Amino acid sequence: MKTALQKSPIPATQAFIARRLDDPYFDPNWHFHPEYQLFVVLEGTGTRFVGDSIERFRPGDLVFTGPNLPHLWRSDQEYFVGNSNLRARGVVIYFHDNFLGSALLEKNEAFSLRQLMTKATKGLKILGETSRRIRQMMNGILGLQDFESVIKLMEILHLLSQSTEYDLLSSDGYSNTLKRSDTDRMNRVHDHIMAHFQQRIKLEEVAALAYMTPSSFSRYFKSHTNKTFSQFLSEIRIGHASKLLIEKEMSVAEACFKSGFYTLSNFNRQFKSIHGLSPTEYKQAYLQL
DNA sequence: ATCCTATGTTGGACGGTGCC
DNA sequence: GGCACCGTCCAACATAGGAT
Repeated sequence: MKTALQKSPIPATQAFIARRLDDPYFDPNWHFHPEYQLFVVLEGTGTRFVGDSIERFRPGDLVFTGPNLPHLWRSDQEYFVGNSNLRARGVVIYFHDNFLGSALLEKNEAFSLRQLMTKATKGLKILGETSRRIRQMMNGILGLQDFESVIKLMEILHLLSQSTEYDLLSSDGYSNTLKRSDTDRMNRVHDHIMAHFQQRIKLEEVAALAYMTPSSFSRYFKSHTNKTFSQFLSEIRIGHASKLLIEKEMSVAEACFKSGFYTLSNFNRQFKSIHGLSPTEYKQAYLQL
């Protein structure tokens, strides 16, 4: 499936693109492109990969990514079932860094905007009131035409550049080392892990998908994701378990065994190392919100 | 919660291959 | 030749799962 999320064909005659997505699931391909991207999820749940960040996404999730930052909004597995009625809906805006023209961007008045664009190279998750306002404005921009839509995008970027309500997604140490030719291989790996993380997955079988030996693949994977294979797998499993604990109100043991863990002791250990809380504490903290 | 241990994973050192 | 990429070997380390 090719959707607007994968390609970003901004026609040479246009300053930017804003479009609504409404599909059975979001584009399942890990990829990157030279455009900035502002993406809000309106409907759907899954796991969001941005650089070396792995987090769950749900409606309202608003993320701003910079040029060539690899990303993927992977819908949950139930979205890929043939007769599923589930929908993945969102609004995405793409623009180039020269969208305002370098003449303006280099001036003092655009200082905070330049800072924003630098931060976006790590990926920004927009939070709180800023997120709520930007989501409204993104919805609004779809109904605008001509220069009015450009003004609205400038308003959005201005609001983003003035806000402190954000989290940086990728870690300081992350930089994209992927080449275009790597994305097919990494997508096979991603697909396999996302389809099978609830069972045992061995490095060896994933390495085979990449046509590499386990040793080479281990190094290759770490160099491109900034995580070891085990860390990566563990974060996906814990993300899934967190969802089960909160959204399905499952018991800790149930969530553990349905997320690819085979012992509670290991599950508790991994959970705490990622969330800083035990599964029970995490569940209680959420229910008190 | 903590410890123990078999097993799996990681990454350094080094070498081979293909490409520019 | 220089470089990128990957394989092999192997020691060190990390982890999973079981025992207490």
